[in-house]
Amino acid sequence: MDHTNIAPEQRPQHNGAPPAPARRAHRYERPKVAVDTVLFVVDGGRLKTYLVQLKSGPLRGKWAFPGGLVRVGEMLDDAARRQLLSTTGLECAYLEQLFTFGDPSRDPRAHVVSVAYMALISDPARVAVPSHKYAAGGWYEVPGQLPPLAYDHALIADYALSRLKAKLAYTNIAAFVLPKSFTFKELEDLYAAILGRSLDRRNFRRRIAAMGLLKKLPVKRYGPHRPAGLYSFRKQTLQVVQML
Amino acid sequence: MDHTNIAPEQRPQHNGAPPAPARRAHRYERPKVAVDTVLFVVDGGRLKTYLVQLKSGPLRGKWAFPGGLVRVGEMLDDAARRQLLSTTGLECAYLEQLFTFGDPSRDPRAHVVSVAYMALISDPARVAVPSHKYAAGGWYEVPGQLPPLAYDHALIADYALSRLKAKLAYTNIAAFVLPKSFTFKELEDLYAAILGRSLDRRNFRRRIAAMGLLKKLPVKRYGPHRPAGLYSFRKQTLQVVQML
DNA sequence: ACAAAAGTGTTGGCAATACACCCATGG
DNA sequence: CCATGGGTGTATTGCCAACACTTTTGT
Repeated sequence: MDHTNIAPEQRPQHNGAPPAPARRAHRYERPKVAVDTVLFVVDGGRLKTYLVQLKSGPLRGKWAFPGGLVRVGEMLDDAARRQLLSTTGLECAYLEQLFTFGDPSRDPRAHVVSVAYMALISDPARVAVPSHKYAAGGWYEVPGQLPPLAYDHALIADYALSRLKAKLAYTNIAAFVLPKSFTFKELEDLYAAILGRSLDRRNFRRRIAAMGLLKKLPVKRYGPHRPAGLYSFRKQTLQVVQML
Repeated sequence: MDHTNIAPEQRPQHNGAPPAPARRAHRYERPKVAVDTVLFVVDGGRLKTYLVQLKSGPLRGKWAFPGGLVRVGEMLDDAARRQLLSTTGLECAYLEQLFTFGDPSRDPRAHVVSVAYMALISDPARVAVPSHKYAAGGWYEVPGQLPPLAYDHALIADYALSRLKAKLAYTNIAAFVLPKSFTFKELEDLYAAILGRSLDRRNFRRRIAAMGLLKKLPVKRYGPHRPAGLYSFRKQTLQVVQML
């Protein structure tokens, strides 16, 4: 891009701005940059996402994904991680940028451009502690009824879910939602939960095997009935399978 | 997201900022938002993109995609269109957001978060006139040797090309690069140019026909040899073909 | 022995690939 | 009639979806 016009002098006046504004700060006014993160977890075979309830402002009482403004000098990913940590106390295992929402009216108070992220954590046991900055916080099953969302967060929720679904098909993204070792059935249930439909066990095993991302562990999980073989992903970093 | 902390008072101090800054404006400092647009055109069977050469600043002489800062109250798409129009005089037929690049060091002068876009125009005849804000401007064939790029624009270029390639497979995105009517051969050449490889004519016709996005016109194009049937896309808006 | 979950193969249809010849026109 | 690009069909292959029974363990 051209950042030549970073100096405000070179910038054309924007619509209806007074030519000689009273407060100099106003001339420099620019949209702010925020990140909003859709955090997913799978708990008991259900896909859930974390929401916080706003405490003040015109949208008080509405719910939103954890997020906030980006600082000068901060990477976008770092901003997302920082907000997630300060809001939920959780460090995500996976973080991916989704899309940037910039409608000036998405936030009634100011023009805030929001870079949406999706994050995954693998341990549903660590329950997030709501920050004092919010009225409440909690996990909500998705797809399903979410409480009334602030801003354009309903859009962001849809976007995140469809991205997650798509990535199941050709990556090992499930590695970031599952514990280190798991049974084939658990993997299948995870896929079924996210995709919202059940899968044929045999075809599923075949497809997953074809991806070649799993390794079989030499142990089994014993339960009330026939023991199940345990597996883990070969790599804990995102792998993309070529499907030419 | 939480925009609760829009009020600067609620915002935590960022790294190393003096607790009582001399200039109040500094306390309010935030990353700026820009858009950068990769404009593609197909001219003579070659895919080309438009670049401008920076006139001043630490990156003087380097080349960049048209772009600039977003104004308060402006939609991101509108910002991209505005910059494209002011830089090249062109109105794009198609515009799509790609990704947002936010590395604070991507611009040596300031922290500028850039929302990258891809744009398509159909008429290679309209030659862009370089704006006076730039030392030069011109079309460069891609994939191919581009001049030295400023910022992280090499990344953006790669990203745009791969997105364009991917969309050929399951959308009528070619509609925005071709004139209203065209021959099958022209369409095939377009695909070949963008994908960087040649295609089997018969299989290509079959696949395109299967997408069902074309209609055959009752006229032919006469040339020095056998006339070719003319086609057009049924819809001039983006259509996505389901491939279950 | 029985209940419960784990594990395993085969078949048919569809879609993608590879491949070569005839056609229509202008010169 | 010839040169040039336009237009067409078939055979094979690999992939994906549908489908049901046997095995292993705990109780």
